[in-house]
Amino acid sequence: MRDEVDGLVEAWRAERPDLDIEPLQVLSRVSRLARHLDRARRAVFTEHGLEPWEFDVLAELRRSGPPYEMSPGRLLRATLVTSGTMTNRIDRLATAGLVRRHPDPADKRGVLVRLSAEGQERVDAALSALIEYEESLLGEMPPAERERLATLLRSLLSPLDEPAPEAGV
Amino acid sequence: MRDEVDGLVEAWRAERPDLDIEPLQVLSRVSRLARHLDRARRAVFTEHGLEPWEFDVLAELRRSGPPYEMSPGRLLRATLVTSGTMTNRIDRLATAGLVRRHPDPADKRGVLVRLSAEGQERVDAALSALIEYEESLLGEMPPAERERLATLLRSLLSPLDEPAPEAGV
DNA sequence: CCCGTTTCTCTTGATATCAAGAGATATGCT
DNA sequence: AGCATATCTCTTGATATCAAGAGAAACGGG
Repeated sequence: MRDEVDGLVEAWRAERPDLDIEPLQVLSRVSRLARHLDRARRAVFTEHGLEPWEFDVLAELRRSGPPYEMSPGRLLRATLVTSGTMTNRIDRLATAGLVRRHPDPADKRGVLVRLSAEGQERVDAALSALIEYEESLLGEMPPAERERLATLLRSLLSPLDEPAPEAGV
Repeated sequence: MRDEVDGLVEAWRAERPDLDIEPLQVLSRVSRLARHLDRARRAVFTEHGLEPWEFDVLAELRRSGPPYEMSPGRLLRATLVTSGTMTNRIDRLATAGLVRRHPDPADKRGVLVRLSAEGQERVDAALSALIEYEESLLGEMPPAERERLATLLRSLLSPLDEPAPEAGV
């Protein structure tokens, strides 16, 4: 078994024999796998009429539970985009009929963004398709190895969990 | 030990009990870890006066070995950007004195992009710093576990290695 | 040898993002 | 109470990217 990174590591070893590039064996694979996943997710979402950024926002609302309603501020912190970007995203999602803006009764500066019935259907269908795809990608890997992999990745990820707010997918 | 994804999985389980979202345990961690890595790499490169995209291009040239020279076409396939983007990148790298364009003696349509001495110094320093950071990130993990992790990731990555051309970082 | 096709780089136009800031309301300290 | 500061959303201007295509040179079959 051989992948992109084996070639990468070989080339660096030849050109930079002074450096021990062994960390790339793990971390370069993480980055490259993530790039492939991004492309695949885009393809899956496209089949369900959603852009990745649309899924991100709708999934955040869906995951928050009834009444599927959050402020733009919370949404932008959860999805790690700027306020200008979130305004633009909500505009387009509202135009598409997937969310609706309501004034916030508790804060006259603010609005609340609520998932529409169609928005919920779309994000539910897209998530199901995503999980199906991801399951097929892991298909060959036995449960014990999946758990080992998840555990090892968690040990790398958890120290990076800063005072950051929320989640994404 | 607990990370972002544990919370994510919990929330989905509550809202979508019909779905088995177990694949997220692995693949969501891959994506989120990659996002953290991107941010950290950006910080490391900034200390060495490089943007991530600058490092991508310069590293590609550096890794190709002497005379550190490639066509724009090969570079754009290697870094997975469009030709317009690569033209723009080479323009800016040339203005910064990190690469130089030369006519290709073997093909009058083409040019060759060559790493300058300063370009090489910069990319070498940035790579050293990157590896140092990545080593610190893996710091706690014993070599045997690193290898297990690399092996598991390779088994996911290698089927995705399509008839794609080259490499990146 | 010639002409259609491919390959190569660069240009153009559209778009999503970010950084910075504006305007309105809420909050808290004295 | 009152005033300064913080918070919230949206606007503006700049930028990097992509998709599509133009122009020039190379290639290859008849």
